[in-house]
Amino acid sequence: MYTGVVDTRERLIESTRTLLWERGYVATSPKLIQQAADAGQGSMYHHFTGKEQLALAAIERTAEEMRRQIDALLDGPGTAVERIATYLRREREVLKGCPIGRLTQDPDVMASPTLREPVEGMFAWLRGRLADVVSGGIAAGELSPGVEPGATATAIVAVLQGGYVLARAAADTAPFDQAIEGILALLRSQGIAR
Amino acid sequence: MYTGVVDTRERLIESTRTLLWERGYVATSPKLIQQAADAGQGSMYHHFTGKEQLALAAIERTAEEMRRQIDALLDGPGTAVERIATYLRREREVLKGCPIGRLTQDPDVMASPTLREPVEGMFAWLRGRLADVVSGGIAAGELSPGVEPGATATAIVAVLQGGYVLARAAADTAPFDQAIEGILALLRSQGIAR
DNA sequence: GTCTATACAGCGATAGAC
DNA sequence: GTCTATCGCTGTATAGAC
Repeated sequence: MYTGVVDTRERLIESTRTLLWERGYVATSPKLIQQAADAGQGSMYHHFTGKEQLALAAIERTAEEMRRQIDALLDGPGTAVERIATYLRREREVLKGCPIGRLTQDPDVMASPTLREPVEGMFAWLRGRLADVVSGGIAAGELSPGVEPGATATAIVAVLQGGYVLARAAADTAPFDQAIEGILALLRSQGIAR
Repeated sequence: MYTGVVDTRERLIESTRTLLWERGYVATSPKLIQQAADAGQGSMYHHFTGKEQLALAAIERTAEEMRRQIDALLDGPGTAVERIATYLRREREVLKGCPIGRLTQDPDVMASPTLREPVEGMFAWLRGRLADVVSGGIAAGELSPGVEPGATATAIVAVLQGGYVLARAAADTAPFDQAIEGILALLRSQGIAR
């Protein structure tokens, strides 16, 4: 249950964020949200038109927060590969999975253009962001010009998302760490000795 | 709806396989299964104790089938990297996602040790199977001895699973293909010229 | 083996009082 | 803004006839 000292509308959004992360959209009922937010039926339907609109607010906030965190890490110091490594290795609640990525497996989210839009936007942004870092690494002479920025960036994001899948399947964070180290080793071998 | 000419029990399992793939476990109701299998309530509860046992039969069959297909591809001709490329590039219903991998995002599947077991087993098997192929490639002098088989194999499986996530997010198979080509390019650069 | 009837809880939303 | 009452529908399963 969300216990921050904030107003009801805020508690509803934060509780929904948590529940979407833990259970996804189909498996999260308005009742569950209300209990977690310590709000009544009336409150929820006063502040939002329904489950979908509330979920949209929650998803958009999660996406915004994630963008800020990723920007901070990728804008940090170090070479391109070092910054990518920092991003991939940052602390995560691995067994809970990615709060945005998991929504791609939810039938009701995928069926709703409204809810799918922020999910699509988040990954399009992330792939582009990482492709720019890879391009920068090539321009700086850190990475071989033979490296294709777009494909490499997409593979990196995929390893991350797939790492969550493997960790959850194993109920163990080890496969996630192993996948990350696997792609980083491959990336490092693309470096140009200087 | 499943329309093969087989008995009711069989139709129930096949319909469940399809629905689990398309909607996952929580979002698949007994009613939906019965309609797809063209079977009544009574039939379903005669052949199976309930939704969970039926899902288990469906998941186990999907996993077995997948193992057979993967074995056939990885046992084929070509170098280690070529066989991995063949496996990664085989035709897939990319936008539907992985029928096993998607279950890791289902709260009820993860909460049930019974249902989680075949999912865990499938990925443990696959990671080991690919690690063996990588090891073979090193032993054959095709890949650099610096390549770590376990981490590399796990990264490959992760790219696949993450590729599905990105494709579904984009409602487009392009990110899947891009991720695959990205990791293959990195893998190929690990080759030892002969 | 398959059918219909029934059960009871939960879902997602609305109504109207306070 | 929040509460309680109510609604029609679905989820999952059981009972008992055929």
